[in-house]
Amino acid sequence: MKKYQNARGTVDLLPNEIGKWQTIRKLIDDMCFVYGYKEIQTPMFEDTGVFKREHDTSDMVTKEMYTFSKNGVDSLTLRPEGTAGVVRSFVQHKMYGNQELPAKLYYVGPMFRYERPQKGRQRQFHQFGVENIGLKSPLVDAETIALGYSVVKALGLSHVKVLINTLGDETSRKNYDIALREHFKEEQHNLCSDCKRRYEVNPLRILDCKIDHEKESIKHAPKMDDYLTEESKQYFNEVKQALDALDIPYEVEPSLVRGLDYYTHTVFEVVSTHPESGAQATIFGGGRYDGMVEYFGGPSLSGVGFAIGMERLLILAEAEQVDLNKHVEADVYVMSLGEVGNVPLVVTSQLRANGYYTEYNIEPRSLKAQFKSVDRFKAKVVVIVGQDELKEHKVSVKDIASQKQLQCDIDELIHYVDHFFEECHEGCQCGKE
RNA sequence: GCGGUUGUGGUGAAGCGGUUAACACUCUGGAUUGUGGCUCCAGCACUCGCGGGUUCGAUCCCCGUCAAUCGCCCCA
Repeated sequence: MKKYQNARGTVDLLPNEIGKWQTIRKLIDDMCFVYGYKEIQTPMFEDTGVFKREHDTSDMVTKEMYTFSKNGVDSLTLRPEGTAGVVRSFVQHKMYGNQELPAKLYYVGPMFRYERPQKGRQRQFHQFGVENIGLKSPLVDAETIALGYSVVKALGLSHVKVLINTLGDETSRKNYDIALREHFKEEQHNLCSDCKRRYEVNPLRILDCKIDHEKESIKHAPKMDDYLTEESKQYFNEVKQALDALDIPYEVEPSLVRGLDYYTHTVFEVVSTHPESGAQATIFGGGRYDGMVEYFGGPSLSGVGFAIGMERLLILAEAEQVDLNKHVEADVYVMSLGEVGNVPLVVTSQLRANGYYTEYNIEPRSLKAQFKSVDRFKAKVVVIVGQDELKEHKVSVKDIASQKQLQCDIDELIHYVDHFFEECHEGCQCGKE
């Protein structure tokens, strides 16, 4: 028999760790609610063209996509990121027409990229992202960063820092790109092999090279600043002022270039400064995109958004010893002693119908074994269904904390269990202290 | 896509070219036949990721493969 395991780069989220995901999910929902964001769910695969846009040279688009076809004609792709699908949906459903802008949307779900896995990098991973589309303002940029930062902070993470930069408008960006190519034209052959490739793909990245950063040609490379229009500079200044006003600490990082080619103006990242985050320190990244809505056939509207890598968030939470797990404890454990038939199940069912999380003993086991189950489930109250009591239509109820035990009529059980979970009035005979 | 490290039960891990693969935790049963959490005793890996090779013989050596992990690249 062939043994299977999960495909490379994927993970099973097992029950004992799913609590973390539920905690984080709730936090996201709550945070988005107060910011006025609504959830949107777009399909996990789309026409390849949605993701593979002209001029996009990122690795993600050129070599990491899971692309397939079932009829030899259509080309479909498992989504590698969330923004494209959301913008496509925004345009398709003309969300710019019947509501106040900006549209504020968020999504949570799996993304797929064919990469070599390592810590913090999987082939199927999860992102939480937001898109704010339709209103171009430095305030919105700052607000968006604030939302992401709030989530990170609300999780209790402290070893993070916010990096921001501006790429200017499309013209600024294009001119700077040309200037860089011109500058490195003669020099490119002396650069490292990665930089040679970067020269072709995205010269901005050469500035950030770990190998070549000492080279004169890099030190004397043109500065982005000189290519920004006055308007772009002003825009960036206002973003920074807003962040200051919101008390969000940040660093301007001139070499910060986001991977996706559609960004303009503000780009930002939140990186972990914790050593255990390893090579994948970026927790979330995003920025403003001016041309995308139009690209998909919508009006000329600008958007801003980010995506948070949830696995990375959880790695950092682990490293910082933030406990996000839910610790579930049973309310009641129903034990069985002797020939009691299906009574324990019936009793359990009644307790559950009254809202108590109840576990019960199914097969005959020693009392000791059953008490071990009580401990394992961390049950607070034990109901003992024994054949002796049953003759008198009674069961025993025991409060674990106080060790108090009493017998009651089986029909009044709920009443007694209620008492163990509530404050007792004076003179109550339930036995609880 | 490139380079390095690792791979022994549910978990953490010893181990060695040679008849029964330590130890600890967990788990199961018993001492204690209707009241646990302590203690004590017993049990729990036809097998050392998978495939092939070397050898009289391999968990241990070699090759391949799969996976994890670290760094590069890239990115969330």
